[in-house]
Amino acid sequence: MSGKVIPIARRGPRATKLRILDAAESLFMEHGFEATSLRAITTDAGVNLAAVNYHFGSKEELFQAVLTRRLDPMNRQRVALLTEYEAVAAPTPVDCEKILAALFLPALGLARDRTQGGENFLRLLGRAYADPAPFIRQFLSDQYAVMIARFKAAFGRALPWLPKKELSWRLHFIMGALSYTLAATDALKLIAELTPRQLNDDEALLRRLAPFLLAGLQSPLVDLPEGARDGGSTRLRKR
Amino acid sequence: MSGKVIPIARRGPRATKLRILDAAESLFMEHGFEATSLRAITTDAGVNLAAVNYHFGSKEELFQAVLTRRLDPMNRQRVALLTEYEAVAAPTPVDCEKILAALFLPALGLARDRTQGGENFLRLLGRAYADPAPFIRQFLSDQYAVMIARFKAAFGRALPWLPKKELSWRLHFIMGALSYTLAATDALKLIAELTPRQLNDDEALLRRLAPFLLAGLQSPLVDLPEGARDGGSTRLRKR
DNA sequence: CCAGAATTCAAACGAACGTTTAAGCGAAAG
DNA sequence: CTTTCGCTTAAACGTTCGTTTGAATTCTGG
Repeated sequence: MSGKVIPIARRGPRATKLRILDAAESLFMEHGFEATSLRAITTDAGVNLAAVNYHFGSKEELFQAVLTRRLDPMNRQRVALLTEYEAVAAPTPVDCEKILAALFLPALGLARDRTQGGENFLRLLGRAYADPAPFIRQFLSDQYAVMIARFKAAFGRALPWLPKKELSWRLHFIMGALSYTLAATDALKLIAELTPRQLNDDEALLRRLAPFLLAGLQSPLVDLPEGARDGGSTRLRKR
Repeated sequence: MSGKVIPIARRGPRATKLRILDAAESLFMEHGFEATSLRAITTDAGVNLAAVNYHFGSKEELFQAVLTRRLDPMNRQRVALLTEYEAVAAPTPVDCEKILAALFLPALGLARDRTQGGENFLRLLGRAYADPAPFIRQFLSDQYAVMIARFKAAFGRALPWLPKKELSWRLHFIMGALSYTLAATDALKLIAELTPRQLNDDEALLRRLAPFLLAGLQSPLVDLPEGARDGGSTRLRKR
């Protein structure tokens, strides 16, 4: 919490914390949280096994530190970018395309920043979305709450004719397609018949994704044929 | 593969295999593959620990059996439904809405079939998509290959103006939003400000999702401003 | 009814896990 | 030089994991 510059070198003997974070990020991304052992992390980082518990307290806290390191700046950047767009457009509301850009560009920047090793991080993040561990879910909720609320308000102004509940659904689908796409695994590369090279190009990926989601977001509201009430007991099934 | 009816009772003393499958499905869905122990499964099923290895061989084979039991019939039903729609519409190609219905209705039926306990299965499936374990990825590829190829061909006929590569992307996004939505965790319920009750209603969920994806699927092709070639080396980042 | 196959059972195996401990180390402060 | 403190290290802790074993039990066909 002090304002002093912490003299941690990247290759000096004091780089233990950073080495652990980098190795953990890479291994968590590759195998997931449960399937990654502290011994694999510390071996990969070239540090002692006990260093993780000394510097981070526990495996769970290490995982949260790995996420926080990149996620916190990224979400901060998203909000800042949205604020900037709003200032430029004022008093007119920002349109959906710009809002989506504010959502995607920081993620894209993270994906391209090879100097920070952030290339793998988005996959780890996408995977964390689907992890059932309570501490992960709680952590993501806390991290995202402010940013999502901010963007939902912006979308609400850009799409005033859309009911709030419908907007919640569509935002949910957007976050889904985004995180799933970023977490893309080998299995589904095969399904889509896309080469690994193409799917690893995060820039091209996000540029394809944005128009797709934009169309869904702006699609007209359809009146559901039946069971539109929340507890709809009607049947849709065949036979 | 034989046509004989297998005389396995659900509550008799011979129900061991079924009890294991049901308990495993529920626990795998709740905690994931790695975080679910065989002891938890056998305790929950009320059978001996060794029964899993006796009947299924290993934990991995049990997981595959859990998936196969529901996934195989569902994908078969999807293809059958698409074939039926094509026969009705012939020689006109089936439109996108019908194709999406053939993709979604069997999943919806599985979600509503409480008698089979299939209500939880879709969440397990959505989670399996994001699992990094090689045996899971390979298994899903094998299971989905035929069905996806069939549907991609149908979409190609419905959207003849869309380049094949772009269609592959959009199919990828659709599978992403679908699986993510089905795997919805508590963390993101909070984000979307949707009550658990609403997100647990798979029917309402899929009925909201379909129009959203339909709009994205049918959206006009935008010419990417730069880097549209597959190996695009252009820069998009700010600063 | 009885031989033989199929299934269940309690018990144990070795390995791997996250975490803790206490001694050892090097540099900065007194 | 001595003390102190941040950090590293090797070793061990207790627990849990998936799997295996061999005897007991139940089912099945002649």
